[in-house]
Amino acid sequence: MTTVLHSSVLETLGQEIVAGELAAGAVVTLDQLQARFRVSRTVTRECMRILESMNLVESRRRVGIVVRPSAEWTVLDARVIRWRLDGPGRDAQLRDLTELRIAIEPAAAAGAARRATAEERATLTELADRLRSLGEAGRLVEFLDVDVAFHSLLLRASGNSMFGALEDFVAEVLAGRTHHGLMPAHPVPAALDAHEGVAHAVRDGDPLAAERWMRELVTEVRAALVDPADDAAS
Amino acid sequence: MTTVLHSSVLETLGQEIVAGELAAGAVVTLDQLQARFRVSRTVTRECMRILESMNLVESRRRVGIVVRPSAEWTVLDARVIRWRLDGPGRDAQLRDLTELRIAIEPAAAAGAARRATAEERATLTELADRLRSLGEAGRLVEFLDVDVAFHSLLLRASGNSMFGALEDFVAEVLAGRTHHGLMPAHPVPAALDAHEGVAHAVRDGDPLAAERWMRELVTEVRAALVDPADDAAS
DNA sequence: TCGCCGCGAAAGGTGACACCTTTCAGCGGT
DNA sequence: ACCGCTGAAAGGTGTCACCTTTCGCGGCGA
Repeated sequence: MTTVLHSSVLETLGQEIVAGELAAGAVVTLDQLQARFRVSRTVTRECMRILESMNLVESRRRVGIVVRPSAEWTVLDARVIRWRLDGPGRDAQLRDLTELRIAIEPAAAAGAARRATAEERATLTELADRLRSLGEAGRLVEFLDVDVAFHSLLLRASGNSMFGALEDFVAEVLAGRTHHGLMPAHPVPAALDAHEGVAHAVRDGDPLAAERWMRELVTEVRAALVDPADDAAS
Repeated sequence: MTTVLHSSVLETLGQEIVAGELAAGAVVTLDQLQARFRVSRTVTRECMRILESMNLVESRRRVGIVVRPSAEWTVLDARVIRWRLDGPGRDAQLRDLTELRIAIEPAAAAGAARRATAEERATLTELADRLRSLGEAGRLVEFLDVDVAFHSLLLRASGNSMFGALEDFVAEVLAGRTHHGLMPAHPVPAALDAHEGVAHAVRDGDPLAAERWMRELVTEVRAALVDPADDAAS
């Protein structure tokens, strides 16, 4: 992961599977991988075990390692998300993540209003303030950083560990939005208001208001989510 | 996993970590584990790699395998959830899962209304019907099965792979509710209406109605979620 | 035609070994 | 008394050779 760990094999293989280059049902053997990556059997097996633990593959005796259909992947794994994100599935992944975010964040805001620590509440308000000045100044890069900090903190402060686990995914969505040029040059004032609304509601311990403000904030996003693939019926 | 795979080691170790018997910061070495479980180094290492891939532990040279603080666990992993569920963290886990469910399912319902296949829509309606008859007859065990089928199908039909991945977790919550005696002997009529409402809205391709009905259905649950730990401030 | 059977391919598992990093204790110098 | 260097030991990382177990498939017999 961080070190020069020979599990760059993992990375390569994971990407290939998620990208569909190794389609569902495809079979490889340890020997093949061993030869291909010039690593020992042990290393190969460790990689396969990890891939197996993500439900990307299934290893069967006498057969080899079989790629599983994408419906069975543990698609909430950070690495699977990353692989989908820099592959052909990028847009679909981003849409799925955005929908997830839209669903989660209001609930997280309510949770934070109930359960955040005093320090978290203070920091949240402070971040909302900085968001306003950066937004009005049009400093988008720094805006993104603070925005990520705001939403990450909110998720962690929600007191729900599973919301907290989504922190990185939300950061990914936010980064994806600005880097994809989906952000206006100046964040709309309504968004700044909404951030402040959330922060203040959390500060005041008002779950309903926090949830409502966050829903507000997030419907702006939903509007941008034009559902390109969904209009077939209409 | 399915076979007698010697990774019962994984199971044991995972449970111990999640239960806190091996607290954050605790260190074990491969040699110790090897001796304790009477398995080879290879097996031990594969287990640690998997645990590492769940962020439960971190392996450091010259130090050993270090248990990571719970804030860093990938708490959306099915196994971590299962381990939390049959350990001292059961209630907290169930609460977190329920909040997650409350947040997700309305969005999933809307997604299904937009993107479900014709067959899925039909099945959903059918399941809602069976739910009504089973519910009115007070046949709780079968009710649970169909209820799980209903919600699982809805999540899968949402067209969002990440919602689909939550299928098993929601099933866990539903099962937990009835097995914990949190269900009335007869499901309240409002719940049956709501299931039907969702099914029909999905059938009619009405995302807003589907979301609204599901929110209805799910607020009943929220009411039961008395937030025992949250009332410290009030 | 059908069912049983044995062959062998490939994963599962073991143990020994060399290597590299990291830590830490001890020692010397300032 | 404190700082920094050095070197040894501990323990994960990676490799290898080898055995065991499973089970798909092709062949053989009824």
